[in-house]
Amino acid sequence: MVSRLSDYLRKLERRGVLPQEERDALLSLPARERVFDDEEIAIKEGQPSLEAMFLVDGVVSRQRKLDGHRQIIFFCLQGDAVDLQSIWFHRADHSIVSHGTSRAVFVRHADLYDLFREYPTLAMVLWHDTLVDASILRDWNLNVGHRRARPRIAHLFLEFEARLNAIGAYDGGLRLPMSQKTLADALGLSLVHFNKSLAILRSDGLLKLTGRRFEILDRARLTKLAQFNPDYLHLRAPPKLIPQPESEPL
Amino acid sequence: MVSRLSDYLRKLERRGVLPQEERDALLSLPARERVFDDEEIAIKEGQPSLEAMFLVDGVVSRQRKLDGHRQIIFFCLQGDAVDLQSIWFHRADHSIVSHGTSRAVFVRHADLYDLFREYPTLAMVLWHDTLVDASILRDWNLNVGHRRARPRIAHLFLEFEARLNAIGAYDGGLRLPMSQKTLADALGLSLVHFNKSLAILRSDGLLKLTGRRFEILDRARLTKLAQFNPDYLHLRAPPKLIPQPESEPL
DNA sequence: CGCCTGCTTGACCTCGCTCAAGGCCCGTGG
DNA sequence: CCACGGGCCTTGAGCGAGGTCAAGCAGGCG
Repeated sequence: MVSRLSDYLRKLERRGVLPQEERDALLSLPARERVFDDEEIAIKEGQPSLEAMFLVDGVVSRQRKLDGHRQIIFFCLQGDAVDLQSIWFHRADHSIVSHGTSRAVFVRHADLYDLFREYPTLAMVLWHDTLVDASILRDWNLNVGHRRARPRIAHLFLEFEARLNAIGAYDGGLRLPMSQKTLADALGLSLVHFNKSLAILRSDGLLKLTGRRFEILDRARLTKLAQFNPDYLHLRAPPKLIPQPESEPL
Repeated sequence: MVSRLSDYLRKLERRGVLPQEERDALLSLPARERVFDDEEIAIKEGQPSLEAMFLVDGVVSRQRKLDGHRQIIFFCLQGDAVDLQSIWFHRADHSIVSHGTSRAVFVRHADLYDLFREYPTLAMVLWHDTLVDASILRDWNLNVGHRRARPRIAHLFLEFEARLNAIGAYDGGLRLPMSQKTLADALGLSLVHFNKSLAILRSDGLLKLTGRRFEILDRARLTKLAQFNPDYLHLRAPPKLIPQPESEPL
C-alpha cells in the first residue's frame, strides 16, 4: 500500500531529491484518510490543531470570515500541505474548506515532531515549504493591493496554470471545481464585477471558458497584462541545504 | 557587551521562556551591526541571501516593485526578524527598505544552521516565528481584500499600536517615521484617498495626528470600525513545544 | 529668500459595488 | 414526460468609493 503522502513527497522532491532514508520515514508516517464534500469544512477556525492535513485530490481553500463575508487566502491543490503552517500553533487561525469533492490525509503533529527529532533535515524542508507558502501570500497581497480587476483575475489563472503544470495536472485547460463567487472572494472582487471582467477577458480572446473549465488562449498577452512572474511560486527552487537533483525526478 | 540580538530574544520570550543554555547560544551568535538611512535599501530583491537581519531600532519595510509602483508587504519594528523567511532561500524575493534611520544586526545563515544543529528547539522557535509572520500576512490579505479605506487604515494603526505596546514602545501615541505615501502603498490606496480618509477619521475624533505622530483617541470605536482582533499577531501565544512562562519576563 | 518635499484640498471621472431581473442548467416531484 | 424550483451565470442600471490630475500650502534647508 502506497502512503498517500507520496503526492506531497513528490512536490517536495521537485525542489530537490531527498535521501532514501528520509523519503521512507516520511512515507511510513501513520496517516488517516478522509473525503470531503463540496463546501464541507475540513478544519474550522479556532479548533485545536493536532494533525497536519495533506491534500491528495481535489481543491481546498484557506479562508477567514469578516462580517458576513469571507476572504479566501489561498487555494491548495493536489499534493499541497494544507495547514502545515499550524504545526506550531495551538489553534487553527483560519478555516479549511473543500471545493468540490476532495481527499486528504491527516498526520498527527506528534508524529511529525518525532520525525523531526530523527531527521532534522526534514524539518528544514518542511520549514522551507511553509516559507514558500508565505512567499505566495506576499504575492497575493501584491495582487489584491495593486492590480486592477482584469490583471488580477489573469494573475490568478496564470498561477493556477503554473501550479497545475508543475504537478502534471494541466491538460491544456483547467477545471476549477468552485463557483465564480468563490473565485471573486479570493480576489477581493464582487461576483458581478468579477463576472463582467471575465467576460471582457473572454471577448478579448485571452481565455475561453466552457462550464467551469478554463482555457488560456493567449498566454503571452495574459502574462503581460498580469505582469506575471512565476518565481514567487518556488516550484523548482531547492532549499539551501538540499543538493540540486542530478536529473529531474518524474 | 550585550549582543544586539537581545531585542529579538525578548520578543521570542514574550511567547515563552527559553532554557538558559539556548538563550546564551542565541545571544553569543556573531553579529555585525549596520545603520541605515531613510529610504536606504538594506536588502535588494534578487540578491543572494547569506545573512539574516534583525532590527534593533527603527522601522523597515518589506516591499516589492510592480510597474513603477511599490507594494509594501509588511512593516518590521524593533526586535523583529526582518528576513528570517529567506533563511532557506538562495535569493531575497523582496526588498528591505529603511524608514527613517534604523539599526540592525546581521547573523550569517551558516551560523544559524550550526545553532539549529546544536539546539533543535531553537529552530522550532524560529520556525514558529516565521509562521506568525505568515499569519500576519494572511491578515493583511484580508485587510486589503475586504475592508474599505477607513476601516483598512484604522486596522493598520491598531496593529501598530498593539505591536508597539507589546514591546513597550507605545507611549500613548505612535511616531511613524514614514510619509503618508508609504502608508498608502502598504494599504493599497492612493496617497490622495488615504489622506482624505485619514482626514475623516480625524474629524470624527477617532485619532489625532501632529506631524508624524499619531494618537488613538477612541480605541473602542476604532476597533469596531476596523473589526480589529489582535489574535493574528500571536504576541503572547507560545509555540507548542515551549512551556508557558511561570512569570512574565520583563 | 527660494526650492523641495510632503501634506491638503478640489474637481472630475472611472472602476467596481449594489440592486435587480432574466436566462440556463439540472435535479426533483408530479 | 413536463413543471417547477434553485443554484449559478449573465447582463443592465445607477451610484459611490477611490483613482488621477492639479493647484495651493506648510515646513525644512541650502
